[in-house]
Amino acid sequence: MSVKTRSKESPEMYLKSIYQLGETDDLVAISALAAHLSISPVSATEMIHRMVSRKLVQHIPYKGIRLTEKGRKQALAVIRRHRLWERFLTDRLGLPWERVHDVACQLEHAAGPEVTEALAADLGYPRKCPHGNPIPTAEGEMPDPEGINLLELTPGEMARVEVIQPEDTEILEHLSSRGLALGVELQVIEIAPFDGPRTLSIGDRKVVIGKEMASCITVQPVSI
Amino acid sequence: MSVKTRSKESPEMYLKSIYQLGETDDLVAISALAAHLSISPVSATEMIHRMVSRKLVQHIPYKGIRLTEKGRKQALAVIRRHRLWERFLTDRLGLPWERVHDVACQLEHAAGPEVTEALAADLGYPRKCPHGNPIPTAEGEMPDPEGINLLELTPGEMARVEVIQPEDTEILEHLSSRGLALGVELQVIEIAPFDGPRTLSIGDRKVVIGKEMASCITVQPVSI
DNA sequence: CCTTAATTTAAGGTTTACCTTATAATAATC
DNA sequence: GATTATTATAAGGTAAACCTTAAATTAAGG
Repeated sequence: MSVKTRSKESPEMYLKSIYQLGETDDLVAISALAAHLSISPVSATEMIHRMVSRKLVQHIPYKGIRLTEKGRKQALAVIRRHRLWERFLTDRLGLPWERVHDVACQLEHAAGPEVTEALAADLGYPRKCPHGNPIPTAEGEMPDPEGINLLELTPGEMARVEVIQPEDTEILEHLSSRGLALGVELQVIEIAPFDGPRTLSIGDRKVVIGKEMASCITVQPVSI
Repeated sequence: MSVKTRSKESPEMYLKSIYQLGETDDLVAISALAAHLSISPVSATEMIHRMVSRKLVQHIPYKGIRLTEKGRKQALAVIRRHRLWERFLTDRLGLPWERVHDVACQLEHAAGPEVTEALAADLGYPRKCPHGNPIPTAEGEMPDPEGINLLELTPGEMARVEVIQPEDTEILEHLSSRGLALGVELQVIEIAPFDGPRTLSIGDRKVVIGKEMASCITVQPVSI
C-alpha cells in the first residue's frame, strides 16, 4: 500500500490542453493555455518550465510553446484513454453522452497501457468518442478528422452531425435538448444577416443556434 | 476545465485502511495504520487530526482510532468502488485476478455514485470481488464474510477456497502459480510440527505453504 | 513504583501546484 | 523610435501530504 500524491495528473491536463490548442495554432500562447485551464498565466509558466525540463514541451520565449515528440505521444495517450473511457461510459454503462466528459477526465489518469488496450479491445476498437472525436491509435497517431464546420454550410444544404465539440455538460445538454446529436441530419434553413445565428431544421422542428455554438459542430454534407 | 489537485485521494486510502484494520480490532493503533500505509506514524497522526476535524474518525489518545458512522459509510463506499472495479477488470477486460488490485486502487477514487451504480448494474450486482471479498452494498452495509481460516483446518479435511486476502501482486501470482485460486478445492495433507507449514493437495499436486501465507486464505470446509 | 515502550506534540523541511502583486523584458504597432 | 500590450521573472504566500529529529506524555509490565 502507498499513498503518495499523484503528480502526473496536472501535467497530463496540460498536455491535453496544449495538444488541443496546438491543432489550430502551431505555437500555443501560454496565456491561451492558462485561460483554457482556468489558471493564472504565472502558474502556467511555472508548470511549463517543469515540463520543459522533462522534455515534454518546447518553449520559445515570448512566442509560445509546442509539444515535443515525447509530449505529443503522451498527450495522445491521455486523449486515447479519455475517449475510450467515454465510450465505455456510454456504450457499457449507458450514461448519456452529454455527461461522460467529466467522469472520463477522472478515469483518464488511472490506467496503464495494459488496461487501456484491454478496454479498447472490449469496446471493439472504436474509432470515435461519443462526441465524434477521433480516438488516437495505440501507436500514437491521431486519425484525421472528417467533415466541415457547420458555419460553412449555406442555406438549403443538408448535412449529418459528425462532431459536437464542447466539453461543458450544460452546453451539451442544451444542444441535446434541441435534438442535436451525433448522426442527426439537419438542414440549414436560414443564416441571419451579417453571418448571424443559423436556423436549422432538425427532424420536424426548427432550431436557432448562435454562431459561437455552430462553430463547435462539425458536419458531413449530404446530398438532398 | 480545471486542474486543482485531488485531495480526496489520501483520506480515502486512510479510510480503507482503518476499516480493514478495524475488522479485527475495535481500536486501531495509529502505528498499525502507519505501517499499513507505509508512512511515518507522525504523518499518520497529522492526517488523523485532519480527519477527526472532518468527523471521519474518532481518536482516543494513546489508545487508537475508530471510524465514525460517517467515516464508515465513506470507507465502505470506497471499498465498494474498489471491488466493483476489480470485478470489471477481470470480468469485462479479462485481466488476471492477481493483478487487478493496483489498477482498482487508481480507479476507486474516480467515480461518483452515478457511475458506481451503473457499473454495479452492468456487472450484474456481483456480491464478491475477484479475491472473494464481499462487496459492500450501495446502502453501506458490508455483508458478513463466510468461511473459516485455512489455519483452522486439520489434516485430512477438505475445503473450497473462498477468499484470498493478500493485495500484493507478487504474492498473489505466487499463490496462483501453485494452483491456488477462488473456488479451488484442496485437502490438508499435513501440518508440520509446532503448527508449521501446511502441505496441501490441490488438484493433482502437492503444495507447501507457510503459516503466514495460509492465514491469508479463507476456506469453506466440504465433506469428503 | 519505576522503567521501558508506545504515543503524541513540536519544530522545521520538502514537493507539487496553485495564488497575487510587481517589475522587467520583449514584440508589435502607431 | 516611443508607446502599448503581451510575456516573463521575481518575490512571497497558501494548502495538502509527506518527511525527520527531538522532546514530552502516557500506558503497561516487571
